[in-house]
Amino acid sequence: MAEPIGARQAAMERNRAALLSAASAVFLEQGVQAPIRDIARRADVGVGTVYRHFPTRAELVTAVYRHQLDECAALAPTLLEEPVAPTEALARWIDAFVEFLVTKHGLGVALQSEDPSLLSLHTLMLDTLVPACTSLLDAGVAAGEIDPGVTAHTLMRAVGNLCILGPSYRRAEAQDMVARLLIGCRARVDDRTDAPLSRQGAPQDA
Amino acid sequence: MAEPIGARQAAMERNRAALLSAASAVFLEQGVQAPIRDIARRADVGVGTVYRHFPTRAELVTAVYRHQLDECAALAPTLLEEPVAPTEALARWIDAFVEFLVTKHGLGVALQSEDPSLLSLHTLMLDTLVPACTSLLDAGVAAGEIDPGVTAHTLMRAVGNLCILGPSYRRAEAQDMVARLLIGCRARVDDRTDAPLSRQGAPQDA
Amino acid sequence: MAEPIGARQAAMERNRAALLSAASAVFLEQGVQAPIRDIARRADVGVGTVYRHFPTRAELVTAVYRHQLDECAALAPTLLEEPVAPTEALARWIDAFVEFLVTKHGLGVALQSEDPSLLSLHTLMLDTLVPACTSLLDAGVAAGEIDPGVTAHTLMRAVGNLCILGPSYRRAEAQDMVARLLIGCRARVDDRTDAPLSRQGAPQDA
Amino acid sequence: MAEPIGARQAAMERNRAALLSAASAVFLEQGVQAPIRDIARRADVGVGTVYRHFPTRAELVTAVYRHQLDECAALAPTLLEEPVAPTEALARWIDAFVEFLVTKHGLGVALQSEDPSLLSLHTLMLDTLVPACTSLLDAGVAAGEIDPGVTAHTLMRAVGNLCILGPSYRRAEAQDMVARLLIGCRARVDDRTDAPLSRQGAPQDA
DNA sequence: TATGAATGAGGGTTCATTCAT
DNA sequence: GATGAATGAACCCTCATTCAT
Repeated sequence: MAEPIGARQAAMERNRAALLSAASAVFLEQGVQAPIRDIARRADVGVGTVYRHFPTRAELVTAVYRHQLDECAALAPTLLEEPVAPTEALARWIDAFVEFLVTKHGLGVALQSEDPSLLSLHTLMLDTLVPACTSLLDAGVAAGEIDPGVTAHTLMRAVGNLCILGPSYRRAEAQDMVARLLIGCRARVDDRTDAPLSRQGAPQDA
Repeated sequence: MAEPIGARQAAMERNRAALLSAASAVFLEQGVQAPIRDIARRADVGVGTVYRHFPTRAELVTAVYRHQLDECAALAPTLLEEPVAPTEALARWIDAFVEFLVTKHGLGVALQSEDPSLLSLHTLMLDTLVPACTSLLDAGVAAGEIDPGVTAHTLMRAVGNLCILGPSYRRAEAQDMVARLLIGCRARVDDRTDAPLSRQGAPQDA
Repeated sequence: MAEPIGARQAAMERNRAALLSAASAVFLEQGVQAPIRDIARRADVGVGTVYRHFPTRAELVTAVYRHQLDECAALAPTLLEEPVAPTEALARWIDAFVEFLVTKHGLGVALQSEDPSLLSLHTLMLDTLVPACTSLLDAGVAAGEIDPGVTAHTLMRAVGNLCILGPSYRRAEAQDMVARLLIGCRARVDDRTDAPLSRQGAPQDA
Repeated sequence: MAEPIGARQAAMERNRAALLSAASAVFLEQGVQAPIRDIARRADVGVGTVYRHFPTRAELVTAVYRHQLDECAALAPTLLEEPVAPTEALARWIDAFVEFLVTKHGLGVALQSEDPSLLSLHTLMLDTLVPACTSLLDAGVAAGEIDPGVTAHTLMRAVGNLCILGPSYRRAEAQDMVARLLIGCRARVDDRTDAPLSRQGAPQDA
């Protein structure tokens, strides 16, 4: 009698995995607002099963991206141990973050939505990634390469927004803009001197 | 005979203005996808009146923002004539653009949406503002203060994205991020040297 | 002061004529259920003017076809005076009626509809044409060429129905079916003997 | 385990049947263009249920009449095997067809409509009944009792039209007109000689 | 547990009809 | 009279969500 229970649990787990996979694919195609029924159909389960595993859309969205978020977060300590400058480590981490965002069509939208059903995703993302990003920013600040005025939360939100793609704003443009934003994070932001390119980044000269 | 007609036209114009005002308010609260009925109710008219004045949602959205877009575009030549550095002129113009964007909650969303009903807004915005932004960028490039690799379209799209606000990412954060992005537009983007703050912006030294 | 009044009346008459013309064209294209606004636009008047001249759709429909109905009715006495057999006179009159019906796309539909808004058209049509048709039928009956059991009302209704065209049932098919119906009106209808073609129409032989 | 599923299926089947019944009744009262909502209310279900069972109006209309169409079609071979003259067999079959049509108020209208949503019904009806009708016509032609110029399609269309009833054109009138049309199908149609009743059907005498 | 049928609120759109000018 | 803007009822259709089996 133990076996059937185990089998049932296994079946449940399989359903859950199928749902995550299906949701990931559907989100990619239609965005995170895709009809629940489409996800259920893709996973070959009934809609009730979706609701049982993920009572709210937010929980499903959250679950879909949790694994990748964890991986992204785990990248930070690795980078910090490598023999590169803190700015370079930060840049590489942001690269990974951007890669994650632009690959997950619709996630950028999800992040900027005030839809309460997506609030938990928002929270998860920040809870997971902010510490990672903070550790990299702190290293940069300590090395005098990053303006202490930049917070991980704001930076990530900004990068998230910059990764909302469109018809004439694709991955390459987003990557370029993110890179420029990072450059801007090195300097103090109130620096608007009309210095030529050779001096732009040297406000401390004043 | 002229008076009555004038009165009719005036009433219609008032209605149209009320609709634009109502739509603006509703877009602010609910985004540009708000139900047409809500806008009609807010303007205290029947839904048919909305459809009469603005047969499609795109036309309404477009009309709501057209005036402000025109004002924003008109600012560019004014700034170029002032005795400030091109970078400063660009910064001020972007300030105005940001002000416009963060005041119009939902416009950022509208800009990034691929929804065909918003395509005309997209087009209008780019047609109106890209030339203005380009003139400022060109002046900056001519002065050696802006990287020629930055296009007006991409920059505006990025700024538009950065102005999509959220619960913990308000106007101040957006403004800061935009300022840093502009700083990053001064340098060539492949600059990722681990230079200290004093040299960050001087890749040409190499 | 008499002139302006005359002018106004003339203008009204012109409007009325324009409306009839426009309605006729629109009914032909879209059927008698076409939007009132389409008719107003075609006539280049406001919708209010349509309602002033023709308070109900039925009155408009009726007016549109009245003239042609009158012409059709007037044909009957003319035909009766010609030196042809009564059956032939009837056939020619029905020809004219069919011509009228198939030319007025949508009229067949109008005739069969129980829509109360079209009741008056129904009434008009019968009031106008039934006497004409009756006179021809009576002549046929008197000559022993038409079954007395056939009433004008029923026959006209049937012919009207047979003239409701469709994608694969065009004018030629309708004309053929009407011709066969008329043939059937010569005989007593309970004639279902299995007589060969040579005897089919001669039940009185029995 | 089989029982519950069976119960579910049974409930669904009952729902479907209720919908067909409700639709049949509503079509009878309001025609096949009746609001979906009315049908849902009549069946005591939500509109969604209607759409689930019959995604398009055409499918609902089609389903409502399919069974009766099949019965009607199946009658043809039966009649052909009976020891009656082909003309009589045809007449009996047309009787059944007329019975079907006049019982289903609104079906006649449906048949003549060019509304694309009713195209499938049109197609179904012709696909189902034309072969049946053709077999009877062919037998009649072979026996020299039916003019070869009559096609099943045209005849059925004509009979369908003749069965569009109205306030003063009821079932009896329609039946009479159909009977006369059938008589007319025995003769060659170009027969318009002014022959007396005793010779009307014998054009071949000429 | 899983299922998916049923529900019904919600949002889009059309058009007959009224009425102030 | 003529106008046509405004109204709002009425339809269409889509899905999020529930719940009996």
